[in-house]
This record gives sequence, structure tokens and C-alpha cells, in this order.
Amino acid sequence: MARTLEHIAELTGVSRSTVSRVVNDDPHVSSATRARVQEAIEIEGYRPNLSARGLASGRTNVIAAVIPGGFDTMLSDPYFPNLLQGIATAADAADYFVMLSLAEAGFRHSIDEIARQGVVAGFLFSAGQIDDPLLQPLASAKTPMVSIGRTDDPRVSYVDVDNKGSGRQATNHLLRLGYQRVATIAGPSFAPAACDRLEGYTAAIEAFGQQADDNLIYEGDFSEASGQAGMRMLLEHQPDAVFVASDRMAAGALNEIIAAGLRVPEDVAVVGFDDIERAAHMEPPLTTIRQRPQQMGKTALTLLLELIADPDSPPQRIILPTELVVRASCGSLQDQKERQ
Amino acid sequence: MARTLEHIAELTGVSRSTVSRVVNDDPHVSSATRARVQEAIEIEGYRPNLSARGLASGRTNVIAAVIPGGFDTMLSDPYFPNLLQGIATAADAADYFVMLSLAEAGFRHSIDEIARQGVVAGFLFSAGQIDDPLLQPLASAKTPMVSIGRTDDPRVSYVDVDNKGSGRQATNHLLRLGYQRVATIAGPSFAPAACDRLEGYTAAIEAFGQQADDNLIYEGDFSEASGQAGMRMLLEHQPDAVFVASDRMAAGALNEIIAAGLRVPEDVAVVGFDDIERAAHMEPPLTTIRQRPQQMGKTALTLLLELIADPDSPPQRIILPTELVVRASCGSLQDQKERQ
DNA sequence: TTGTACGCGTTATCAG
DNA sequence: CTGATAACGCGTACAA
Repeated sequence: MARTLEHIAELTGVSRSTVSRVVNDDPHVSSATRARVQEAIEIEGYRPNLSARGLASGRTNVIAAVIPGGFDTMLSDPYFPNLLQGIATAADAADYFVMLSLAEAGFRHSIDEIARQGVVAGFLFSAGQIDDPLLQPLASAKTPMVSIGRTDDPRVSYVDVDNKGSGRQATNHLLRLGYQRVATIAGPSFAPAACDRLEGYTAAIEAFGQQADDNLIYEGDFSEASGQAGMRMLLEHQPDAVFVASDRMAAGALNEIIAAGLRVPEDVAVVGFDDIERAAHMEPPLTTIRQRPQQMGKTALTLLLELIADPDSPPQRIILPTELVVRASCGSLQDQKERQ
Repeated sequence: MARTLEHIAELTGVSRSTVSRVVNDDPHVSSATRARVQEAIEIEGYRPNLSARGLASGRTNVIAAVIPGGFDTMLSDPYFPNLLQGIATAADAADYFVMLSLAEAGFRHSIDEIARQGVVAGFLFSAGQIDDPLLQPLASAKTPMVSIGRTDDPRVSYVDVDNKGSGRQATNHLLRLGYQRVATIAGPSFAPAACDRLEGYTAAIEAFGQQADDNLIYEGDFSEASGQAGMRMLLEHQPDAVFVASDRMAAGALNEIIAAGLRVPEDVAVVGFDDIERAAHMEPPLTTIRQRPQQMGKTALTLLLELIADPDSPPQRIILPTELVVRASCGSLQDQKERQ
């Protein structure tokens, strides 16, 4: 019943403080008493009360993961579950708990309100939009925080993948295969990742001596439906290849191409982004840029823990690698030769 | 800086107690002082410290959502994000926080350990397997808890959909359309939902005067790949229709059918389960059983809150409705007539 | 190495 | 209606 330090103390004939020391791995305890105390803790199933600990120490082992919950489309993207999985696993290993906060419009508990309640030691912020306004008050209050996805605020640390470089790589791959009219279906322009991928696309096109053509650029919202709609628009301008900023949109695009009676990659080649589970099973299997949201989550958490340990350490930026996974949807050099 | 009751008290010239009363909407405060105090709270941005509150009151406004995190396949199913969305939204509205706990093998913090730390007022348990062992210690400790998905333990409340009835409905729909050899791709047999859907399938087959045929039953694991593999096996026994226990598996099954040079629904009709976003965009659009994980999450949370408010109230079971959404993949009566 | 004593910010029980 | 005051369970100087 009474699972308190006091209780264990009485049971073993030592003081609360000693039990507390054992619990907190304080070296200043004789191994004899430590053993005795630990045994009592074990058989009583004692666990320190987190509220009391938090109150006394001013610290907590809870972090908040802020996920954009507004777009139904976003939540149904496997990206976020994987991110969460990475975060939760790493947090558990570090003895931390994860509080989930959907940063949805109209949510009662604003983020900085949560920060002020003292439940949370820091924030993992999966920014939904560029320089998200939610981020500012936290940054100002010097709350330990790590953004997942880049942000311009110089005060905040982030971990991201090289979206621009990856977009360029994907586009380059198509250009090198000989495609002449490479289009793109971008993500929503408020999302930093989407912008960066689009920039990479444009950079590749221009580096190839072409001019970016607005008719070959469509802005989707990462949903499958928008990929389909985008492809429908783009097909009017006869692209022979398309770089799609997410695999879900790519799935929609594939559907639309097939529905239009065209073949992939013979008539239109496709490269996606994410390498979600489906990608390998699409018809044809999707060439795509692989990123590892789970690892991003883990890395972000690690970074956050460092920041919590030393709040004055300078902001860090970590860029995680991506990988071009070549499958059938982009065709091959050989196909191209045969085409010509 | 000093965001405490004391601080606000000094500022307004009242005692801590009065401020506390205002914060907690205690009616025994004159409206004059209440207004003054509230104003101070507002401009100071005061929020009660949750640790202190938890310690003093013995209550918390945090609940834990336990999600099976072990199967990568499960996490990438849109079911869980939607469930979480529902939970988080409802929790926020009720002034509760959600702690995410992936019940993964080898996780450091076991569930009942968390229960003993006093951080959490109750558990939302998305049982991964039937009579999950994680559930027992909680039930014994009379920790407020609601299972999402049925469980046999008579002590625990749950919310679920009528999986058996839905499975029967889906199968019946195919049988009534005239299909003779209706197969099924089931979910993993440790998952209650999977069992129930399979039972529904069997019941429908037998009620139709047929005998369930093991050659027409494949056990998948809810993943797209397993749907594809399952369909490959089933095709050897020439089914003319198949009820697939999840849309993701159905996607794999569709791929396999097409790859085998067969047509849907002419050669093999397909009905799925879930009505995920993709379902409507599949080729052909997928007939499926729609369930609403978001609503399940919301309902479960509401139930849990009732349980927390009155821990001795008897366990409740809530069954949420599903809906058969007819699209092209199952064919129609008319198609069937033409076939004959 | 161990114990004492105080404080963390709230709630709750009393008086007033 | 309001204000003292004692818990709540723990961390942490400080003293022994």
C-alpha cells in the first residue's frame, strides 16, 4: 500500500535519505545497505512517485512530442508513426516518457502553456510549417527543444534530411536517364521539406541547362488524391518523367498515368520520396528517395536529451543521409537507348 | 519568473488558498476577488504546476495510451494514427494529457511499473493480442483502464467494433452476389479482431449451406506483403471472391490478382476491411467495411474518464457500428447475371 | 557512510 | 467568503 521511500526505510531500518540514494544510484552508500535496500524495493515493488520527484528536484523525465494533427492527410502518412516509434523507443531506453501533443488548431492546451506547467523537460517539434508560430514562444523561453525538420530560427536545434540535395538527386537521376521534360509534384509550400525538395528539383533542372517550367510544377498536399489530381494536370503538358515529393502522392500519380492509358516508365517515368512500405509493391515498383523517420526520431530525442542536460549548449543541426532506391518506375539507361 | 500560487497571491493581496480556489473554480469566492485574481493569472501567464498538484491531490490528468509497437507492420497501419488522433483530440478537450507507451518487447518501462509511478490516472489499451498478458496486472490492481478491442477478462471495459458481424456481412455480400468459392485472407490469429472477422466469415459460409474450406483460408499479418503472399496461395485453389481482413492486405491481394493476369472483380472479387484512404483509389476501387478508429479512440477515452471518476462502476462494453462501403472490386448483381 | 531538516507548489481541512 | 496550516513524497544541503 504505502509505496514510499519512508516505507522502504522503515522496512530496512535506514533513513529515507539512504533509500533515496540507493534509488538514485548515489555512490555514497555501503554495498551492504544498498543490497538490503534494493531487495526491499524489489519485493515491495516500490517505484518513486514521479510527481513528488518532479516537485522536489524541479526536473522531470517527460518530453513532449508535438505532431501536426490538423491535416488528416498528414496523420495517415506512415512518416509520423515511424517518427513516433523512433522517439518512443529511444525515450524508453533513456528512461524518459513521451507525451503526445497534436498541435491542432483549436486545441485547448497550447504548447507554451504545457511548457509552463512544468510537466515536460523539453519538446520535440515536428514542425508542420516553416517557422511555425508555435515554435517562437518556446524558443524565446529557452525551453529545451529540437525541431524535426529544419527551421530558420537560429536559436533552435534541428535534425533533418537533406531535402534539397535529395530532390536534386532524384531529378538528376531522371535527367541523366535521358528524360527531356521532367515535371514535379511538390508538397505544400508551407512545409519546409516540400520547399526544399522543390528547390532541389529546380536546381537540377537548371544545372542541366534547362529552364524550370511552371507548367511542369504542381503543388500537392502530400495526399494520394492530390498526387492523382496533380498528375492529371501535368499530363496536359506532356512530361516524360515526374519527380513526386512523397510516395503517397506518387501512388496517386501512378494511378492517373495508368488510367490515362499511358505506361510507366515507358511513357512517363516516376520517382517518389520516402520509400514507404508500399513503394516496393507498387505497379511498377517505385524508384524513390529513402529516408528513415525512425532514425530521425531517435536522433532528435538524443539531441534533446543533450540540450536538457546542458541548456546553454549551442544549437546543433544534424542532417541525416537519404538514399536513392532505384526500382522499375524510373526506367533504365538501357530502356532509354531502346526508346531512341 | 516565480509562477506560483504564492506569487499570484502576493500580487493580488489574497492568500494562496483563495488563488487556488479561483484556479479550481471553487464557487466559494466573491466575484470581485475572483476577477482580480483571474486578471493577475492572465497577465502573469500563471499555470499550476502539475507535479505539485499531482502530489497534493493524488490525482493526475494524464492517461497512457498503450499501443503495440512491436510489429513494424502494425505501426504503419493508418489504424493507429487515427486511433491516436481520436484519443488525443478527446483528451485535450477534457483537459487531459496523453502519454504514449509503445508496448514493445524489451521495453524498459513495463506497463504496471508506469502504473505504480503515479503519473497516470488510467490506461487506454490497444490490445495487440488476445488477453494480452500486459493487461492482467493492471486489471488486478484495479487501475482504471479501457481496452480498445475486446478482451475476455470480465473486469475490464472495452470498446470495439462488431468484427464478427462485419466479417459475416462482407462475406454474405459476396455470397449473395453469386460467388461460389469465397476465400478469405485473415489477420494474425493472436489478434482478437482478426479472429472475429474470420469467425464471421466462417459463419456466413456455413449459414449459406457451404462448408468452410481450409484451402480457401489464409492467415496473414495485416501487412500488404502478406496479403500478396496470401493471394498467391489462394489462387491455386481458384476462388472467385475473397474477403480480406484489412485494406492493406487487400491492396497486396489486388496486386497479386492483376499480376496473375486475372481481372477484378470479373475473375476474383475482393472485399476489404477498414476503408483506409487508399481504398477508394485502388484499381478497382475497393469494396470494404468501414470502421472509424478516430471515433473508437474518442469513445474509449470518454469511457476511461468515467472510470477514473468512478473506479467502482461496473465494466462496460461498447460496440461501435461499421458500414459496408460498396465499390467496384466486388462486382454487382448485374455483373453476375451477365457472367452467367 | 548515514541521518536530519527543510523546501518544492498544491490541495484540503480547519477555523475564523 | 477567506486565511492559516498541515500534508503529499521526494531531493538535497548540511551535519554527524
